[in-house]
Amino acid sequence: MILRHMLNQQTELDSLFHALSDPARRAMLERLSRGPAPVSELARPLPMSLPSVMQHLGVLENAGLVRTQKVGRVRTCAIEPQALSQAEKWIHARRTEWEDRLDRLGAYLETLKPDERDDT
Amino acid sequence: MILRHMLNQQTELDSLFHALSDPARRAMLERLSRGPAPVSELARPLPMSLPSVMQHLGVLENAGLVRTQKVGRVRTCAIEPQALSQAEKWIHARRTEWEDRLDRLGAYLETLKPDERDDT
DNA sequence: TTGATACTAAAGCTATTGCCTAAGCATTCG
DNA sequence: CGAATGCTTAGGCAATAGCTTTAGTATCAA
Repeated sequence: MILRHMLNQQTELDSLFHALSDPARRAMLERLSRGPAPVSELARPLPMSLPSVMQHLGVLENAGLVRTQKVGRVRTCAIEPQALSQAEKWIHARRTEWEDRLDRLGAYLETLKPDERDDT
Repeated sequence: MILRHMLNQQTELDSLFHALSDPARRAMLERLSRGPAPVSELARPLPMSLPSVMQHLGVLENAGLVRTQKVGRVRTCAIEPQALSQAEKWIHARRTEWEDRLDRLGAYLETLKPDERDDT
């Protein structure tokens, strides 16, 4: 089935957009876009337990949005901007497809003579 | 609490990214970015029942990504590109924040004399 | 008016998500 | 060594997501 093709390629976008759909995870990314941080610093402003923060971190890592590394007892997290641009590309493609279509439609309407138009 | 502020403003992004996180919904948007379509045409390529498609459509409408209008017995759907650009903005902001930071860091390291550097 | 078309509404079922607490490592500090 | 720090594991629990089937309602076509 044709859908199989789509679904396979899109698993990556699934996890990307899913990761971005939670305010706690976006807050973590916002913090990390200003520089790397240990887990406990990501957790500090969030109104939830540390295990919950770890789960969110797991979702971000799984989506490829964050890379982490443990040194001693501290796990340091850093954003992975390439993953973000995947999502950006998809969104941008949809927007421009739509806008190009409108442009073509407008240009086409321009070519019509007034009595051929359908814009009553 | 500071988080309240963030969470209130971000409910919009929540529903936006959540809507984008499903392959069926993205397929619907891809179709709609090439022009408006009735529900049944959105449903045709999808491997699920019509009620399921309607639910996905509800999610897209709720996120402001799609506007629909019923005429006779046909409901016509159209994409709403403004909603998409909200999401695009957030992602772009994170990417540029991170890249600007790296630029500043690089510039700072340039100003250091060789024996002050920490790049062993 | 009868039948087909295009949705819509209702209810239910399973899996996933997002949270929690409690307990368990390792490291580092005193 | 013993205690504090920073994460990690395990388990459980309520809410939501995504799907289904069944049974409508409203148009439109013949």
